[in-house]
Amino acid sequence: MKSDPLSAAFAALADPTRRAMLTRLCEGEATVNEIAAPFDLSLPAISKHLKVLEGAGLISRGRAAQFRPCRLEPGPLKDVADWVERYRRFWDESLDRLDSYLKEIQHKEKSDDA
Amino acid sequence: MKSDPLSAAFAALADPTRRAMLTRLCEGEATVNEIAAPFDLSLPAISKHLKVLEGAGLISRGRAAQFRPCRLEPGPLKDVADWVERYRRFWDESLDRLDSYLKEIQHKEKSDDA
DNA sequence: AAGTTAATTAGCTTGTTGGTGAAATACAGA
DNA sequence: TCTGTATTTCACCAACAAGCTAATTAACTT
Repeated sequence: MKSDPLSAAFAALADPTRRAMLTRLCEGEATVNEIAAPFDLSLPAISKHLKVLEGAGLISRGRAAQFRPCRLEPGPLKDVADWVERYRRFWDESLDRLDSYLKEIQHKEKSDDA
Repeated sequence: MKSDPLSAAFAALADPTRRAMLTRLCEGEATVNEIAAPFDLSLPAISKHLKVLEGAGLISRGRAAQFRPCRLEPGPLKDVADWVERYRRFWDESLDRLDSYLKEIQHKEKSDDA
């Protein structure tokens, strides 16, 4: 794992299990067992995934009785969004090009039909 | 490496060298040697990084004489942006409010304990 | 044809990731 | 205090990532 925070965030998000965990945490805090429920994984595996998410700052954990409720921490997600956002113009441009390409194709097809 | 495209994109971005390569490619197409220049890495290492980026669909490569120019392919970046965007509400308008709300809750819970 | 430049592949090492089951820890409740 | 529940830590393993050097392929130049 790279040591810089942005790399850690990307690395943590590069796993569908962990992304699903974050999605679950959108609904609110959850215990480890609640988080584990949808997955066909051992509890230690879940625990490790949570540790990765925690290490990336994507979740934080409280302590309530024997439970260790996790909650979403959006900070690193914002950093990721900010990084990716710098490339927006590239996909906007591509979509524009695709759009005009499709329009051109349609136009040609209409001409062919006629 | 995970097989799903989104995981591949996140994994590819989880490395500062590769992110810097993409940043460089914002300026336009570049050859492998041009891309390699700023880094203190062997050419095979650079080649591997490019292969990861290509595998994630983040770049594509042409062929011109003995050069293999790389160019940015923004599609997966848009997918990443779309995924992250779903979490915007967590940091955007209400980050401060959410934070103080959670702190307040915790405070109440502590008071209840006492 | 021979040499030069661009880039990749091959083979290796090292460290990390993601998983397991078994044991350990922490707390709640009877 | 004993028992059950929640969660983590402890080995351990297989697969993979990232780096290197040396060798190879591909195409231009002389």
